[in-house]
Amino acid sequence: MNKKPTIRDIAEICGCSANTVSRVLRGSTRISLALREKIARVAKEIGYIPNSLAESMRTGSTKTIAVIFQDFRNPFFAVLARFIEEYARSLGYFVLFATTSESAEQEVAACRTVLGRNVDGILFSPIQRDTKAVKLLMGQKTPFVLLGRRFQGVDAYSVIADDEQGAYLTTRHLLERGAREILFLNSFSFICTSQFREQGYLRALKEYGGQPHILEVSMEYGKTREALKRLYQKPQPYDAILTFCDMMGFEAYYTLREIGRRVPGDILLAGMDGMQRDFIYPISLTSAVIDRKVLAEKAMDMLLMLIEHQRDSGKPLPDKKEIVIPQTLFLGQTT
Amino acid sequence: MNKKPTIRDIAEICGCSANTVSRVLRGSTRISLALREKIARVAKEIGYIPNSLAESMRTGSTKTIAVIFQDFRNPFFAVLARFIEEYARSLGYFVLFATTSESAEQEVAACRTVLGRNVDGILFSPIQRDTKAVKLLMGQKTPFVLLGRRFQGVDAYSVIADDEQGAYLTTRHLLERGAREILFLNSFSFICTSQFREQGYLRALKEYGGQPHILEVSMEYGKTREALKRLYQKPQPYDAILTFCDMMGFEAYYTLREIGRRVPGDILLAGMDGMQRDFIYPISLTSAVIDRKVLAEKAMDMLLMLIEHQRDSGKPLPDKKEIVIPQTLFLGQTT
DNA sequence: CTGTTAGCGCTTTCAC
DNA sequence: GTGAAAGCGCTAACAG
Repeated sequence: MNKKPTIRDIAEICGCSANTVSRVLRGSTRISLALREKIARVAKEIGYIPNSLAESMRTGSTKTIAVIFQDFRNPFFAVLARFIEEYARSLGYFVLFATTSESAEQEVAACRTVLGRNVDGILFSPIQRDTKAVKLLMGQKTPFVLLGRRFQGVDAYSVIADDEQGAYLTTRHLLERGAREILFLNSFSFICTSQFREQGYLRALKEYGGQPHILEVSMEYGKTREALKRLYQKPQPYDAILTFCDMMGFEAYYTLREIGRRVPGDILLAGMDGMQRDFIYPISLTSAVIDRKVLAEKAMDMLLMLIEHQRDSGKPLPDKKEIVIPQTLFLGQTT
Repeated sequence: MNKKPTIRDIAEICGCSANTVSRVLRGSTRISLALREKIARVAKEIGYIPNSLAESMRTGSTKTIAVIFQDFRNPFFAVLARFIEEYARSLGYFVLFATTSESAEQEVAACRTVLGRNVDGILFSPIQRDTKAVKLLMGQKTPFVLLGRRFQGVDAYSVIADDEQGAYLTTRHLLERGAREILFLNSFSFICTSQFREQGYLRALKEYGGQPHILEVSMEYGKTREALKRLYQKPQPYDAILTFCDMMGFEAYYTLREIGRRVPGDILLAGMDGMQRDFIYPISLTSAVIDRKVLAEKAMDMLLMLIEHQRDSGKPLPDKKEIVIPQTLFLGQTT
């Protein structure tokens, strides 16, 4: 079994040193034209592909960033992944994705794995069950930016959406549509996003004088449906439901119809994230839109500044430690 | 700026050789207990993380596979990504995802990138606009398996879903529900999946004596809606629509309601892929279900056999070059 | 039980 | 213009 061709193989064929081949392949013009052409030709002929492992070992840079989040199945992150990948690629970076499957151990494992691969930087959306993983990252020299999350008392760079505002906007909209008893199906309160969204929900209620009704539900497949079905075994006073995210909103829509409620006839429904921006679903859900492209690119830009600063401390650091991206209200068919 | 700790640093602190550290870290028991414990403790203390680049350089194995497909935004692939990642991780492999954004050049670039990173194997879902990328892979020693696709006349390993059967089942179901003029919104015919689905659609029509109506539409955001809106500027005879995939089906549902058609009252609708298996969407769409977990694991198993065979030619090759996974009919609310 | 040596494929440095 | 030598961090092979 013959091995993959290396620069040495090219050098041998061309009768020059490996060094010269390396130079030519990296575009040096200080080599005689004849040799340059010969090397380029031979490289193509034998199907040479540079070994980036070896490259990285020597240069120290992998031109790779890692993105760590929970699950590809969450379309919010799937879309984010796409935009990050696209933007990173346009900047010459390759992206490693590692997922945590909602497990705190797996989260630490994912961080260690990508650190061991010497990525130049990390975009990290933590589960926030604990701070082990982020503490681990703080103890390393690899720059990282928190993606859509932040920790109280942890001094890390982050890019987040204005979740308080998003929830405020959707809740206010429901109130303006006449709802008075709004059930908020939130995610777990250890996630900062849930906390902020709850604050926005409460702020709107306060302004309009409504009572809060909050139920914490997992984002996993079927959990929103289960919760709603259980809840509606008894009569409920709600005239609107707000969900932590659109995927939960879709489950709520499905379940409400299942139990004979018309949306928006009998009950109003709004979600958050604004997935409608990237997909056309069977019905359009009123929602607070987060521009995932902006989120992806701001996070990547911030990370790049950190990477460049680290390589050359003359380069500037980001002027803010936290970037907050505003959300906008999308009016769908469910209100 | 102090660098990342290496085994040498540990060796120095412990007063032994780097080699000994390496042995201990890999679990050798032939080292004195005292030293083993000291090394383990020091490694933890200084936050040592093994450099897998260096490891791979030496051993030749990266314990990494690459998955190449078009776009994370396609939930079919997002779910597949999740299952592949989960399964690969359980087998000790890390997964590199590279996406092609529907571009033939980007496809070749993605293959070269992952090859340069010396992945042990590749799962590849080609765009099928051309065969450049697959030809590139055939010319390398890195084993690969085609994921959900196959090429006529290309002798590669592949795991695919039984798309002919899926389309047959959904079409037959529409016919049994009384539909006679079924519009098939297919994807582009250069994709083998489209060809097979078209064959299944035609087979069912033949059995029941219906006329084919096929329109090729891009899977991209909004394209199905555009196509349907354009089509329905004039009256149309269709009493059912079948779409290449569920995401197109959702767009169709949304658009049909937009133009005042009730589903299933005025017109029946079915998709393919069975995304309902992994998500609860606002309405459930009749569809042909592909078990993405099975697809992921069969493909990974096949790839592993190829990887092991390559490392040790005593190990067996897969007995079939192509694995076909059956599809099942899911009855939703749209028929 | 432990150390020494060599080398994976590449780039950097210094030399001519 | 080009080459030789060294070394990135690790592990395999051979010593002892």
